[in-house]
Amino acid sequence: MSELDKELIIAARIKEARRLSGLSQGQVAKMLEMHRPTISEIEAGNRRVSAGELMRFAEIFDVSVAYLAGESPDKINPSDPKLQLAARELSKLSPDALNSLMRALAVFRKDDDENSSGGGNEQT
Amino acid sequence: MSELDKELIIAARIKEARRLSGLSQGQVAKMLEMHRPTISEIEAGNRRVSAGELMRFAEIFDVSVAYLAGESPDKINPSDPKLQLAARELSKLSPDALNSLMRALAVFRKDDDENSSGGGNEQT
DNA sequence: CAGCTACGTAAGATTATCTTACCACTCGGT
DNA sequence: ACCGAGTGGTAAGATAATCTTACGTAGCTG
Repeated sequence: MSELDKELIIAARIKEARRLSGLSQGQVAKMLEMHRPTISEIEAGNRRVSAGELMRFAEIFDVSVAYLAGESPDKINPSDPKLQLAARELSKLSPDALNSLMRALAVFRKDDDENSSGGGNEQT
Repeated sequence: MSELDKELIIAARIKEARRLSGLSQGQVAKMLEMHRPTISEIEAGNRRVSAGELMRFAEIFDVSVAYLAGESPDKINPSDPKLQLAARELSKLSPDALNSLMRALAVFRKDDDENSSGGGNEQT
């Protein structure tokens, strides 16, 4: 895999993680003390991110750098990065909302079991 | 921790990993198709490494990017036991279902989070 | 429609990186 | 001691990337 490919994957992961975090480019830009167009270009793959920037992205999205880097599964953290994002979202819900969600999840899980698709994240 | 600190840590880790791999700067430079002074500057912390470069370093040193980044092993340890329970449920979902749920959660949060830093996007 | 937010993109100013070159240091062999 | 090869640090001009500001579009709301 070429380095350009890696950068493009990272760009896509950043965009995905930002969206799943419910943050706008402008909010991210402010958090990272960057200009909004910079975020736009990064996500478009037109601008590279430094390693330090990658870590900052991982911080504000609360995911591992390995996830943003699209590293192979056997090297990354035990928990699914998407779960990290999910947990972050969950922590913002009220207890009541969380309980409701838990019940809803039970239904989801039942549907899922019948199709039997085992976990993991989709790697490229 | 500032971003400069992160970059310096990464620089030190790269230097350490290279030495432990028994490679010279020249060898690394050749493998990564860089010039030797570039490696020298990177290890000195005078030159930043892009995210893609970081992954290439991790490859040739056979270490994880998390190691080069000095990342702590498990990032997600919610104190709330309810979150742990929820995370267990989430882990049983298919990736698609999880994605759908995440988008739904983002909408939820937007509804009861409307007041926070939503404004002030564009420049002065 | 008017106003707002989000996002993409262009262009000149600014800054970082690249490339070549030169320097000092170390180590074995002669 | 001298030499040659190997390693690593650094300087300087040319080159390339990024930053910063500004403008344009699209969606959504009252």
